[in-house]
This record gives sequence, C-alpha cells and structure tokens, in this order.
Amino acid sequence: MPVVELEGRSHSNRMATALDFPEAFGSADTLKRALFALQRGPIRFHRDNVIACEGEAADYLFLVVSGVVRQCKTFENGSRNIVAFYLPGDLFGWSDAKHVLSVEAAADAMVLFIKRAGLLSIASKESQVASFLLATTTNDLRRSHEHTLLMNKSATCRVATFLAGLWTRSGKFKYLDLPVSHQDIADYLGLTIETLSRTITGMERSGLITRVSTRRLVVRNEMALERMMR
Amino acid sequence: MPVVELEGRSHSNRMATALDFPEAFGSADTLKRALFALQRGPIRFHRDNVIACEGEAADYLFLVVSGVVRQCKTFENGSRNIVAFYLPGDLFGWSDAKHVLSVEAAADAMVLFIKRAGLLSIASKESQVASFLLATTTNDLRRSHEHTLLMNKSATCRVATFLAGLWTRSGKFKYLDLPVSHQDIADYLGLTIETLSRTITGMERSGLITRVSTRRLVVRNEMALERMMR
DNA sequence: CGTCATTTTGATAGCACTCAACGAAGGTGG
DNA sequence: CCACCTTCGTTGAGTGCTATCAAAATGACG
Repeated sequence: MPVVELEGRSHSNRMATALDFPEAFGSADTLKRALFALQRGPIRFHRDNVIACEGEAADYLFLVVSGVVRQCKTFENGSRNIVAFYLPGDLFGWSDAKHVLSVEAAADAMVLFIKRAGLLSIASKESQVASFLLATTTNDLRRSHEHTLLMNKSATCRVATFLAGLWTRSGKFKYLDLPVSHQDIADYLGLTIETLSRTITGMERSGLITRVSTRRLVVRNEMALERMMR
Repeated sequence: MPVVELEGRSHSNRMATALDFPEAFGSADTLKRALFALQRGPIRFHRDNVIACEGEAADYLFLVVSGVVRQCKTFENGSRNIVAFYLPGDLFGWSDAKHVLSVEAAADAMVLFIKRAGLLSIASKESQVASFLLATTTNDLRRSHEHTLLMNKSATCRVATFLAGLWTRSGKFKYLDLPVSHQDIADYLGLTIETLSRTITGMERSGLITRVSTRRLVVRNEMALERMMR
C-alpha cells in the first residue's frame, strides 16, 4: 500500500497498518478486510505538525504506528498543557462530535486514521473488537488518573516519576533517551522549562543521574530516584 | 428486593436498581433478567464510609443510585487527592485486577454493585451494552482530561470553574448548594481548605457570589464568574 | 449549653513562575 | 571551513501564589 507523505522526502520502508496489530483487533479475514476498508494512511508527520486541530470534527480515531504523539490544549496567552503522550500501538481520540484537544506529533510520527463510525459498527458485530476498545479506553482512563495525581506533587517528584517511568518502559538500558523536547515534558508535567531544567540539574548534582547530552541521560541511583517519587 | 443496610437506621423507600436505568442498558426482558442476576444492592453508605478500598480486588463496578461518591487516593502523610466525583446514574470502577484508588461516599449515597466479569460477558453478546460501556468510559476520560487541565490553573480559576460547572449542572436555581464538604472540594481541586475558603471569600468581596451558609451560595454575577474561569 | 467538627481568618515561609541573559547545538549560505 | 542565525536549553535574580502553622469563629448535635 502507498504511504501518504504529508510533507518531507519520500520514505521507502514499508509502513505498518492496523493489519499489523492482529492481537488488537482479532484476526478473522472478514474482519481484516473490514478494518482495511476504513483505515487511511499511515500518514507521516514531522515533529510539531498538527494531526488534528482543536474544534475539528472527530470523525477519525488515531493509531500511532511510530514516533510519539501528544494530545494538548493551547491557550490564548500562549501557554500549553499536554494531557497525554501516545506511543506506537496506542489507539485514541474518542471525542464526541468535536475534538476538545488538538493532536500533534511530539516527534516524527506515523499515524493511522480509523473511521470512528465504521469502527463502532464493526465493534457492534465483533465483540472482540468492542472488548479491545473498552480495554484501551479504561487503560487511558487509569493513566489519566495517575497523571492527575502527579499534578499535585512537587516538581522533583513529578520529574522523578516521569523519568523513572520512561526508564522502566524503555527497558532500563544504559542510556535513557528522552523521546520528546524539554518543552513537551514541562507542559506534560505542568511545569516551566526553567523549573524542569533546574530540577534535572539538581538531580545531577545529587548524583541521581548524569547528563550525556540534553536528550540523553544515565540513571546512576535508581533507588534514590524512586524515593523522590513519593 | 431487600435494601441492604451497611449501617445506620433502616430506610423504607423503595430503592432504585439497574432496572431503573433501561436507557443505559437497553430494555429487552432477557437482558433485564441477566443484569438483575449480577447486581448486588443497592447498598446504602453514610458520608465518608469506604465503598471499596485501595488494593482491594476490583470484581465489581459501581453504579451510583443516589448521593455523591468520590474516587480518591490517600497518602502516607495524610494528604488526599480526589480524582473524580460520581453522581446518580454514573457507572465506574474499571480497574484491572486491583483498585488503585479507593471509592468512598462523599455524601450519604446508595450504590449498586455490578459484577464486572458478568457485565463484560453480557456486553460480548449485547452490543448495546458494550456500546454504552464504551460511551461512559470515553466520557469519564474526557472529564478526566478537563480535570487535568484545570489543575494547571490558578486557585481562583479552579474554584470558579468548579462552582460554575456545579451551578450549570444543578439547573441554575436560586441557591447553589454544595453537595460535598469544603475538604472534598479542596482535595478535588488540588488546594488546601484554607485557600479554598480564602478564594470564596474573595469572590464574595468582589460581589460574584453571596454566602447564605457554608454549604449554600447565591451566584450574583454569572458573567464575572465565567470570566474567572480563564 | 457544652462539645466536636468544620470553616474562616491571620501571619509567615517556601516553592515554582517570571523576566532576563547566557550558552550550546544544528542548519544555512558565503 | 567558518561566520551567522535560529532554536533550544541552562542559569540567575526577584516576585507572587499557595501551603503551612496557629488560632478564632461558626455551626451541628446531643
């Protein structure tokens, strides 16, 4: 299938589709064809490009194929809050009628568009699909609640929790690479970039981490990092 | 059906059940019977009683029949955060395996318990039920996102948004009655009771509202109240 | 009327924001 | 290859908002 290029140079790799996530949707052949019919893309977005704009009709759901996608709201005064990051495999965008939040690429990303109405119609026939949709949504809800709880903690706690979570999810390798900009992390944690920077500096001074570059660090003291999460 | 009294004096009124919410679950007779079989209660809880404890197995979902229920987390140092309030008609509690948050009565409340596994099994056969479950969950998710956004605003903005929302939802009558304690509101808004109290006092001084009693206010200037929400 | 829980008010301190300037990294054109 | 520019991140100084601690006031209830 052709890869739609929103902008930028062409890309020769074969791109993933919903059909590459059979565990998500079940694997019956008729089901596969039905899903294929209502998907568009995957479309490639460069960092900071808008995937769906606030106020836009919410006809499609989004399935992240690669990269990182943020769901956020920008205010009149220019400030911005990020409500969630989505990683490859995540399906989201259940607004009714219109999107309240905008959806943007936090890093170069590929996103599959899935017709909302069509997916719902399939879900009404295939209980496996319905069950998957409910599971992902309740999972999103749980993460949103965790995020809300995090917003009532100190800056050091928020940053420690974010870094520790990231490190765990990325496999605890030698280097911890930040997949998004400091500005994005700050907006996600409800902090300014200055406070984020100062907090990381403080952690480095305390010997918890080391900065290799602005986007790459090393966790030196996991125990102490986890203690800061409380 | 008998009304289970958790504690306190008996209550002679007939209590609502899931069967009183046919719009929610569809109204086929077989469906009704199936739902009836897996519901327990309604059970009556007095204010501040625990309905489900953090760490407990999440075998049941909760349907609020009357009153107000809060979903919250209490920390070692005694501080507490409320993630959501649930009102009559709300169905919630989709934790996997164990509850991460505790569920408590924020005001005297009646709650219907619905076996999670049974409901899922019905949903797999009745697409209407599955569709309803998805709809309520996505709605919860949207509200949680709104709540997260609110946590990044000033105290006055948070309180104004809470009061305005409450006033709208309760029908904009002459009196605005607070259904929960100041402590609960503060924990929901991520503020201390002192800051909440001072904020309300400030609003009263500005002529936005009038305090009739601690639990009852009058909205004097709706326009100005809405301006504070930004 | 007394007791207890809840709310309000006051004084003070601390944490994160704001404003400002500097530094580092990456891209572009000469 | 280097000078230039732009973007992003870091550091510093000062302010402001909200939390904390303390105490008084109000209201509910027996």
